Amino acid sequence: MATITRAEQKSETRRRILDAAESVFTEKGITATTAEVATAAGVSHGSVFVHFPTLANLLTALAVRFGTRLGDMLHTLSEGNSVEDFLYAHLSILGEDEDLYLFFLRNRKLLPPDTAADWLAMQSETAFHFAKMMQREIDAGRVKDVPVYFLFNSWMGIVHYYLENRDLFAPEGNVFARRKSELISSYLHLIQKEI
Amino acid sequence: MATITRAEQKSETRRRILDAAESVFTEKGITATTAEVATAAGVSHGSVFVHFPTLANLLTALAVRFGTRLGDMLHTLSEGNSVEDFLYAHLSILGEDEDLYLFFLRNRKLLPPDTAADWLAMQSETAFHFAKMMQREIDAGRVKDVPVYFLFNSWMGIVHYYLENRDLFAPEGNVFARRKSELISSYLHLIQKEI
Amino acid sequence: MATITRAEQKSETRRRILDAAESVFTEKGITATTAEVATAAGVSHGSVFVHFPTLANLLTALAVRFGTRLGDMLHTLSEGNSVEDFLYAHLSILGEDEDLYLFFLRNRKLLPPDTAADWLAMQSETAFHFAKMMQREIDAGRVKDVPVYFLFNSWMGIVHYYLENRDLFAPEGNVFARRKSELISSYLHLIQKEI
Amino acid sequence: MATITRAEQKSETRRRILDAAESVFTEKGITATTAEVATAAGVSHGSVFVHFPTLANLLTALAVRFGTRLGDMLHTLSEGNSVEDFLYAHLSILGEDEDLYLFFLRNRKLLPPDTAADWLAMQSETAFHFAKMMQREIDAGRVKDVPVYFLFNSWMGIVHYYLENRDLFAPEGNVFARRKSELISSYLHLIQKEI
DNA sequence: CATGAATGAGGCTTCATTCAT
DNA sequence: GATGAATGAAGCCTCATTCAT
Repeated sequence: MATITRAEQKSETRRRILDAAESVFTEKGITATTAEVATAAGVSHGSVFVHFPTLANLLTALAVRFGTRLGDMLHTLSEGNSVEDFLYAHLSILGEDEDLYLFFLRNRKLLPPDTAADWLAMQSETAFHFAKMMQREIDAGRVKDVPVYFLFNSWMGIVHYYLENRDLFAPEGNVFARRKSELISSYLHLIQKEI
Repeated sequence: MATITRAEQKSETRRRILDAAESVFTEKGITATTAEVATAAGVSHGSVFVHFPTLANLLTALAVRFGTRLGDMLHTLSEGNSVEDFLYAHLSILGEDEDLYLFFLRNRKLLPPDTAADWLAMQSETAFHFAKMMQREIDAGRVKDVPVYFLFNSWMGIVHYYLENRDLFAPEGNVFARRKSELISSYLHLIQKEI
Repeated sequence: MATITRAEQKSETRRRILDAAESVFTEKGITATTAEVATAAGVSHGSVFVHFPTLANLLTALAVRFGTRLGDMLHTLSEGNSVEDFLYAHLSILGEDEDLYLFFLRNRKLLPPDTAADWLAMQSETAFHFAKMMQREIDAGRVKDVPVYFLFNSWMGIVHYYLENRDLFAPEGNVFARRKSELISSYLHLIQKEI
Repeated sequence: MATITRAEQKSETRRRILDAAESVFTEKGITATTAEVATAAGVSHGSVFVHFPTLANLLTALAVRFGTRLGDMLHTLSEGNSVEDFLYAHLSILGEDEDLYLFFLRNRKLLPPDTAADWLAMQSETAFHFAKMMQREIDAGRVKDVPVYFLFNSWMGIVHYYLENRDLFAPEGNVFARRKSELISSYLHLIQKEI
């Protein structure tokens, strides 16, 4: 019947700790403690270290899990879409985990180098699709002939800027939900060729 | 006449501490300790707290001083210049204190709210000149008719993006020195109307 | 007939744990952990506590088993032999388990009092044979007329001294193998009467 | 007047911590904690780390201080004396700090290598005087012609053996006070030539 | 005002031990 | 009996802050 194996139990606990870490670090920032994570997860302090031998290890695991989740979602971004659809989809994805995304944006320097590399690799795929799509638009004469990598960097820069300053742009906390269309249409206006 | 008044003595010490804090926090990041600041300043650990009752207070003072310095420099930015000159001057200014600017960019959340407000106010002036200049360009039909605040946000976003990822764009550490012209010309290309 | 009874199974596991404990404690010293013992034994961490409710209990069991093994070997020491043969045999026996012997020599204070008593009792038998043999030599005028218990204590002291300082006397780790003859002949020279 | 400078104050505290460490480690053995030391010293837990950044560091400092103290005393041992006087003086010295000596005897493996080397160096001087004195006795035909280093090792071995087993030889805790003469006379009897 | 020794709350981590499966 | 995830007490160490000199 609904028997739960020990292995399931274990990964369930691991998941709870990661979930707790996610919400605690998201809320309190990098100064959150392992004890707070334990409490939020409803497990003993020691349990945290059974699953993650080190705070750095926990953060890394969190980054990896989030990176995978985000990567999977970003995977669905295809160069086939229109620019608008692409950007819209991109922001929708980031918007799903806005808080966590911001956390890692701010604390990326704390991650071990190899995790940072994973992070980058993930970013790269988005960049790849973005570039392909944009190149097509440029070739079609719909977008200005600016290096595509610069188009990508601009987009990311703008997106991050709005995120970092979300308290200005969306005091209630969810920038993208609020500013998505505006952000996209302004950006489009910027990059598109005039007729 | 070479007498040094007590008040001078005091403000001299205060300055040394701030200078030390600047270099220490810049080098070691937010994990630097007050003891390290004291050592770097060549004063006792206690002296730090004579002048700045609290770490937060020290950081705030540092932010304020830096903000003022930056503000003064930014003050010279005038809407009278060409866009290119303006942007060039802007990056030159930021480039002077690239490390410290990045430090506050990354750790702004640690500052007390009112300092954050100062920070913003300072930013505003730049924004004001930027907007005025850009509006002129728009009116003259040289720049696209995008809301000027979005032009400003884009510019800042791009600039910050290059800063945050300086290890990618300029491994040796000084992004603006290396990428200034490229960044500006690409940005210009983006915002300018085609002829 | 190859059936293994539950009792056999149990004692087999117990033996494996003790074996593992022996090698782990011998190698890593008293700071070795129960988890390491479990791993070395190829059993679960919990199993260790099924057989030995307490770390102290495990150490005691180890001491008892080693004591018995050593005792059995020492048992073969007979007062019938020549002094030289006796001492040679003694060192050969200790040399068999030099590492473990040293471990208990160093950590005897951690053992519960009653185990220490066992330890002593075991020692006693050697002392008994030693004394008997030595008395015979004294009576025969071949050995100095020193209290036999002092002769025993001297011998043990010297032996332990070489063991404790084996890194000086035999950097490769096996003192007795290297210094046995020298140690014995010097000691003999010391206690024997001149002709 | 009786003004106490800050430097004096500091070294006074350092001394109190070392004194406390001495008594605490002596009493409770190596399992004593830094917190216990702090309490015994009447200072805060943090203070211990102001003076000794690390537990290992504290133990080392303790070893060094004790080594110096012991070394200074052993320094007074001169090869000019009679064997009996020499050994008597030696045991008197060890007897002064019997507990601490035993602590380091048992836990020497915990000391960093260079401290262990100091320890050895100190021992060496005693060995030197011992050897010189003994050689004279051998040359004079009063002591058996055994290698002097073996005579030294025997003596140390015996002394340490009595120390390690002091609960057997002197249940009240002070072996040397109780057994000094007996130990010396037996040892002398052992090494001396019969007439 | 400057000093720097002292404080103590709080963080991360370890590990013997327990207990439900 | 065997398992191994979970526990939680306890240890070492850090560091902003205080205060007597």
